Parts: sequence; structure tokens; C-alpha cells
Amino acid sequence: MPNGPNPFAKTRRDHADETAEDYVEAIADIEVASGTCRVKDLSERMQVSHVTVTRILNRLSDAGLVAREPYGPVGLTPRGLEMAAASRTRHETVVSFLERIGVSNATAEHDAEGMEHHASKETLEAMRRHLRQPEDDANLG
Amino acid sequence: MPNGPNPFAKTRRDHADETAEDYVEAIADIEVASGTCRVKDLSERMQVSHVTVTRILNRLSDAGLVAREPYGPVGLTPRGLEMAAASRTRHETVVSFLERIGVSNATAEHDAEGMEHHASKETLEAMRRHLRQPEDDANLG
DNA sequence: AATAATTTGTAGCAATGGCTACATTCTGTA
DNA sequence: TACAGAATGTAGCCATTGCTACAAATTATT
Ligand SMILES: [Mn+2]
Ligand SMILES: [Mn+2]
Ligand SMILES: [Mn+2]
Ligand SMILES: [Mn+2]
Repeated sequence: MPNGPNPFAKTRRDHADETAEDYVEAIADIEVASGTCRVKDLSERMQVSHVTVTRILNRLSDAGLVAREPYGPVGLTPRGLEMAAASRTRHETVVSFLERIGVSNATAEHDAEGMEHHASKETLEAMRRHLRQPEDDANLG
Repeated sequence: MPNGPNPFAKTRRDHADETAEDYVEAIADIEVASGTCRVKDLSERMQVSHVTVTRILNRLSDAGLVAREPYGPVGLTPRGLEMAAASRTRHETVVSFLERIGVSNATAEHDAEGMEHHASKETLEAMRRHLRQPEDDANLG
């Protein structure tokens, strides 16, 4: 029963994990790009107020994903790093797959940001299988 | 700017529409299957309490999507019918597409229930384009 | 060093969607 | 018709994620 008994229940579970996945991924991204990640960086990236970011970071800190002291930079715990890596991999898979079927990069990035959290292992494997295949260029017509 | 400026903002907008889309789709489904739709039917379908269903139906009624009187059956307004039809079409597209790339029907139904709300027009068109192509049966090995 | 600007934190509000417990209404059956 | 059971409604709780307004801390500038 990897999927749970009900599609709607599964979707709700996916949504419950979504914030953590996106935030740790963003933190890792920003650290790579800017050296350190600040609350401000996240509020700009997510397009929400710094208040929302702070509250979410507190929860992720309680959950053992984020390491942080007041007014300090935002870091990831080992578990946060793990989750960030997995999230980034999954994100890239979904974006690449959408592009492969002919979606523009901008739209792929937009749609993947939501779709990624609902793609099960089986679906991700199917996407990767397709990415491994040579480009079809199926409809040249 | 069909996508809005930010992937996370778009995802939040998608989520804001999600409940309405799934409920009107479910109501239409249940009406076809059972003749009428009751609160009970929805609470079983969605796997939530009847209280949650009632509150959501009140909101959808205020929004002009659902027609309803206390203790009566749950119906759709013309606008609700429209949305239900569009949602069902989109749902079917995503399920069929996932199956086409090799995902089992059960998993396709589960993943599509969440993914569908994040698939833009462009992505849906790409999926339908692929569905129109002959089965590749690409990797027979 | 003093001051200004930026950043972060906190208080408190709203909307949404979960829930249990209890009240009411409806329905079917005795 | 009376009653029992099922369905629906209401009250009120919690968690999450948005927000503005204001307070405190930090950083930059003079
Ligand atoms: Mn995302
Ligand atoms: Mn979603
Ligand atoms: Mn659906
Ligand atoms: Mn859905």
C-alpha cells in the first residue's frame, strides 16, 4: 500500500510535506548562490512576508530540519540537507521531464513547483525512464 | 504572463482553487453514479468528516458553484457544472498521460489527484499531444 | 559614536480545512 | 403514529499560512 487507500487523502499528505520540502530546497539553493541564507532571501524567493518565513523556520527548526539562532543566518541540519538533496533531485526530474514533452522552461518551472510534491516514486521512475530515452522528435510534420 | 511572476505564488493560487475543483468534480461524478449527491457521499469520497464537507459546501454555495438547501441533496449551478466538466477533462488527461508513460492505473489516479491542479494549459496541451501519438512501446528490450 | 536604514522578531487578525461533541432533522420501521 | 437510526447542522477546538503594525536588534553611514 505505498499509495494509501484514497487519492484525496494522499494529496493531503503530500501537501503536509510540501512546505518543508520547498523551504529546505530553497535554503540549500540560496546557500550555494550567496554563501549564506537569510530570512530576507527566503521571503523574496517565496514571495511571502518575513513573518511567514520566520514562523515556518521555527517549525522546521523544531522538526530538526533547520538550524538557526535569532538574527542569524538560516542553516540546514544533516536531515535538512538530506531532504534538500532529495527535493532538488525530484524537482529537476519533473522540470526536465516537462521540458522533454515540449513544455517551455518557464512553464516547466512553474508547474513543477506544485506537481513535484505529488509525483510518487513510481511516477518519478517513469519520468526518468523517458528521460533516458533518445529524443523522439516525434512530430516533425 | 499566463504563469504569474513566481512559481511559488502560482502554486499557492493553484491550491486556492483545488478544493472547489475537486468538490464540483466529485458532485458531478456522484450524481451520475447514484442519481443524487448527498453530504454523506462526499464525506466518504473525500475521506473527511461530514462537518468539513458541510462547511466547504457552504462556501462553494456562496461562491455560486453549488446549489443546496438544508438537509437536501447537493447540486451544481451552471457555473459549477462548467467547472466540473473542465475539471473532469483535465483529470482524465493527467491520468491517461501518466498511464501512457508507464504508470499503473492506481498510482496514476493517486498522483493525478494532486498534480492535476498544477498542470497549466501549456502542460495539458503537451500531454494531449503525446496522447494523440501512436504508442511508442519504446523500450521493449 | 551617533544616527539612519535594514533586518528580524512579536502580537494579533483572517481564511482554510481538519477534528469531536452535541443538537436537530429526516427517514424508515415497528 | 411513535420511535430508532441515519444524516445533517452547529459550536467550538486546533494547525497552517497568509497579512499589517509595531518593537527590537543588527548593520551601514555619517
Ligand atoms: Mn514545490
Ligand atoms: Mn498541490
Ligand atoms: Mn480531480
Ligand atoms: Mn484533485
